[in-house]
Amino acid sequence: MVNITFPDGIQKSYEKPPTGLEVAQGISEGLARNCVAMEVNGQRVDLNTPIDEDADLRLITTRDPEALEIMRHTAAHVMAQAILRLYKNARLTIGPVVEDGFYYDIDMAPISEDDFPRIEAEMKKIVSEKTPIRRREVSKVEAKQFYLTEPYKLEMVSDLPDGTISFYEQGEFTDLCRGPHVPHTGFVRAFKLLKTSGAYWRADQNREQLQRIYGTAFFDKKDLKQYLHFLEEAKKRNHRKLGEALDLFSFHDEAPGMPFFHARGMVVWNAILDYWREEHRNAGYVETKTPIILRKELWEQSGHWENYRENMYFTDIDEAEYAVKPMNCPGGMLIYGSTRHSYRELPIRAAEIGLVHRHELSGVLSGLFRVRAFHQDDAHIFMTQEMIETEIVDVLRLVERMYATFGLGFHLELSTRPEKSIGTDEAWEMATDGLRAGLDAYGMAYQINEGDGAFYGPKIDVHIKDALNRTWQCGTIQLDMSLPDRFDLGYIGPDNEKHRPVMIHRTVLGSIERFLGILIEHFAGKFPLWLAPVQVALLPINDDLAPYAEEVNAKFRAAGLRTAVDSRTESLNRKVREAQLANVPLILTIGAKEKEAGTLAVRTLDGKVTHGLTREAFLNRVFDHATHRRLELAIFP
RNA sequence: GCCGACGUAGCUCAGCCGGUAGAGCAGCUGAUUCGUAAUCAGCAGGCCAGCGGUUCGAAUCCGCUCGUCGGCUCCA
Repeated sequence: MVNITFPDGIQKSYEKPPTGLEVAQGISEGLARNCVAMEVNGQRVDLNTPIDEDADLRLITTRDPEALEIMRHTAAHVMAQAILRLYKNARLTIGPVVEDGFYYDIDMAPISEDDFPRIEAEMKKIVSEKTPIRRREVSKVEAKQFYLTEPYKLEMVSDLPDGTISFYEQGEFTDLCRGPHVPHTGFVRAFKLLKTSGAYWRADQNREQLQRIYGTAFFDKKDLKQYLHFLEEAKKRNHRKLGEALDLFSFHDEAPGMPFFHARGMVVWNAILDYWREEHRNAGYVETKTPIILRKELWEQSGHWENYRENMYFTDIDEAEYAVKPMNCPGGMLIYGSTRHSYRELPIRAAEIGLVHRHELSGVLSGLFRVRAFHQDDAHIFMTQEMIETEIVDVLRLVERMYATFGLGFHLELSTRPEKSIGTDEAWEMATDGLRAGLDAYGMAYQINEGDGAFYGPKIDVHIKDALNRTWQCGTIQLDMSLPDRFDLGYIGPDNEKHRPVMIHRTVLGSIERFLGILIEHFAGKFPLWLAPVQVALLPINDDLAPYAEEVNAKFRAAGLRTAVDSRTESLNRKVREAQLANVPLILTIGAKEKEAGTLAVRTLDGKVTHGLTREAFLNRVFDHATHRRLELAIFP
């Protein structure tokens, strides 16, 4: 007799231990058809596992979010099976589920996307066979025996704890796997292979280069179609394309990974920084600036020579060695150390929009997202131990306020001590506790990344999610326990003794370049009024009206708007089209009517046209919208 | 750096198995003077990323270099 309790509290008794499938069938055929796995007493297991004792049971159907994960793992197996059929010498390694699908790392000859149709066809065959999937449990010794000729799997088995090891079988295919899996391969209804790349075994550059093949799978063909459509849409937002089309910036072979900002790009840049300065002034920051090239000895003193050398650029000047700064901190230390400080001055919040250069590997460069030269909106906060918590909360509030202005969401992560690091265990513990206290006081849930901290201290990372659903680390708050010591920084306390200040190192936007790239994709190139390179386009309807348009333009310009007159002898339709494609938020058509009545006709980027506005009403509305940094494209509701 | 794909006019792209380059848009010139997403016509524009090789002949085939893009974090 087995008693089963369902999530809604209802209980059912069974004569002999039923499998999940039998339980589902007892409820309805439709339910049984859509069940992929189940949770028995909180444990996820296969549907065909017999439930041999009283248990809480939750059936997982294709409608549950975790069902997708389970099925995608099966999809990875189906792909692996197809590849083994087609490529005799392929050796499997790992094949996990990732955010939008799955991948499998396989040791095989390099393949390209041209090979996908063949593999997909074979996968389709396997899916249509609806091969049952069975779990088999063996001892570690047996597992090793089984994998005698599979070096990767053997290595994986060896790393597993002693005890039972599970295999999953579907037809001729067997794979080492924790499971659970869907009942048969037919559940992998809609799938597509997406891309291929190289990957190292165990992510180690010194080990074998494997082929990683990415794919995705859904229960419904419609969902797959929708996802592929999303990828297309995301592609259209690509900031490299938009940046070039909107004449914001460019890249040149003469300086790989180092962006050139055009006049329009600089307008957006400056609008961002105007806002940044306003917020930082209000938050009690001062602004500083340090040199870009500094002597090598400084970097030895700071620890960068030892820990960051491979990412730095060097140069010789007058027989002395210099380094191009990859970070602003050492320069900031010199400023702090150049005068005496009293405890009464603390905290000192010294910001710097610092231009740094980092030698990133050529293969990782990616538009504005990953560059070799960029500006950090850096700041160093010097304070006493007691101030840590409130200062961190203040930085987090500043981050929240600024991201909200751009309409961006974020999440927080705490990174702890990495292997390659400097400082004592006690110092690391103290610093990590300090960050944790700040995070707890701020009150937002956060994730912990063990071993992901900077070499000089633990950090809080702020991650933005972009239009492609990728998360980007933008803001960061790092407690630095090393530099104040290395530079022997001090302040005079109330006891008239010298004390060591605590320092945090923080950014809000992170890299201005990357942040701008994220904004371009976020807004799909349609910047809100306050950021737009050109805010107002004036389009005289014919040549006779051009002087009047210039007159209006002069007034707007004097009022502080960024304007452009299009007085070419072109059709109005063309001018409107071009202004619209250039994403100008306010398109004014100037005709005889406007001239006579002294009014304006405005087209906004939502496609709406408002006629008969007085100049005053227009300017009031526009300035209100811009000074409050509103994000809506519909400016005249 | 490593794996794969790619590099043809300012942009988007065509150019099959090698016979010395083509379209649209943009640009320039002229005509058109126009009410909310492309007026018409003409002209001009290229060392086919660079270097080397194969060949009677290379944008096309091969090699190297440079650059761009997708990955190289997700651990049965």
